[in-house]
Amino acid sequence: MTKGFSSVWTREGRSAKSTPGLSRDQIVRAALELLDAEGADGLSMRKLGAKLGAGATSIYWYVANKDELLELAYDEIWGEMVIADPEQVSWRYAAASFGKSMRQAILRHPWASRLIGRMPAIGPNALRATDRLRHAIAVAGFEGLEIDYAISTLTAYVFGMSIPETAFNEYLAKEEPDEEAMRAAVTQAMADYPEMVKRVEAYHNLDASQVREMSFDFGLYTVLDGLEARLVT
Amino acid sequence: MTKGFSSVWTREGRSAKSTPGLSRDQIVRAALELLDAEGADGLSMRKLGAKLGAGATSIYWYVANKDELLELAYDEIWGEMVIADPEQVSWRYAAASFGKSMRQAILRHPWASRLIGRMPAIGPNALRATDRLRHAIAVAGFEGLEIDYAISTLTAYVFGMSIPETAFNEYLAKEEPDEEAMRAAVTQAMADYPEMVKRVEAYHNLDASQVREMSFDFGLYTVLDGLEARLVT
DNA sequence: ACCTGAACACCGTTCAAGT
DNA sequence: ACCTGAACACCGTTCAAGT
Repeated sequence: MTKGFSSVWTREGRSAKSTPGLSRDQIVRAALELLDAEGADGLSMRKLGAKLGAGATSIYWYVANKDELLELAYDEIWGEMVIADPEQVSWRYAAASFGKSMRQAILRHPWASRLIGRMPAIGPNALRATDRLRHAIAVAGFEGLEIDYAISTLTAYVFGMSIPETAFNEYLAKEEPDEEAMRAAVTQAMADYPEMVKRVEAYHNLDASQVREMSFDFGLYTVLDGLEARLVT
Repeated sequence: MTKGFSSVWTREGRSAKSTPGLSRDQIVRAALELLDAEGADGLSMRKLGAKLGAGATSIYWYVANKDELLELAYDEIWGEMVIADPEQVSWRYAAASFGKSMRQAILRHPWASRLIGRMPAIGPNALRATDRLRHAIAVAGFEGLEIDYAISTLTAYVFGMSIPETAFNEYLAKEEPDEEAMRAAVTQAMADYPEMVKRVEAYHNLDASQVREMSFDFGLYTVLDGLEARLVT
């Protein structure tokens, strides 16, 4: 028993022009503010209504449900992902710039992590960004299904680094664990694995966010090298 | 204002032996059943209590909160991730086997996707699995911080493929969109990007899960090639 | 056309009270 | 030591009713 298909992007919007009361734009902007300020759990229809000086249920006039609202908010993040022009620079540089830009957009809006894959990314910003990456990959020389595979490989890597990173940042913000206590507990849990303890201790005096960036770059170039190897064959 | 550090794995368990009433094991097993059967949203303390023939709040005697319960459940998934012995096979084969095994474990337990990175993976199963991957990467020839970078690159790729995949599966299961309607809507949304439409149409007669597997393997070997390139340098 | 409040069916968690 | 029920402070969503 299917239900057709529905997405904000394929429904007729309510009166895009007239502005007697609220507007979809206004609602999305307010939702973004709430999400950026308080995280994914900070957005509730009641809070959003209050912020807009309206009843919680007024929002349902503009949006079918909370998921549609999140679809709209999610697409804004795609708007922040930029890519260098692959006609001007090497495809590697273009792809790398996109990867870094994706990561930054997600780190700026950690709440977006939870939405990745949860809804088809077919908003205008998502399509524009994806098409540009597709173009860069095509310029590189990939053809047919390998275009999609290459795109997936790159975006999966970026998502896979960024999603856990934001999740852990949220954990840190919420739980505020004592760093020393945490390290002690972790090394204790690793008592049976001395090599793992060494790994943890290697980071003792390093700046965490710098290490994450170095780690991200390492993997990014790894993926690009791997893609290049696929082109030669 | 930090709060020390707390995790199920570093707290004293409540009476691991005596079994007058419930037990932590029993609770975790029931939670896993609920999660596997109904997904991440299917687990509530009330439902879990009912399943165990107890009050919802009885669980709080064995577990500090729902997050601790999820930590316990999450570690079970790590127990399903296996790796070939890197002393017997090539490190590439070992790493590939781990990657495939990770993906399968996540696909079997889609609810685990949401937990990735949200809590330190320091349960016994997570540690054992991670240590084995670390060993394979060390056998390959990586040293120092690059061991961690290489591990992160591989796991990020697998997570980045699997998380959106499970999220989309959950979306499909919940919304049950009509396939034809969805494809029509998507291609319509892509009206301005003819090259993207071509990409979508390329999948018209292909088996979706087969394509996902091919795509996963493509990326996995891409990552492994990239890692190998890093070793030579 | 747009907005409202009440109501429904849920949540996680706390806590005093029971045995 | 273990379990309970009531209560608190929330959720998303529906819907009849208002203007």
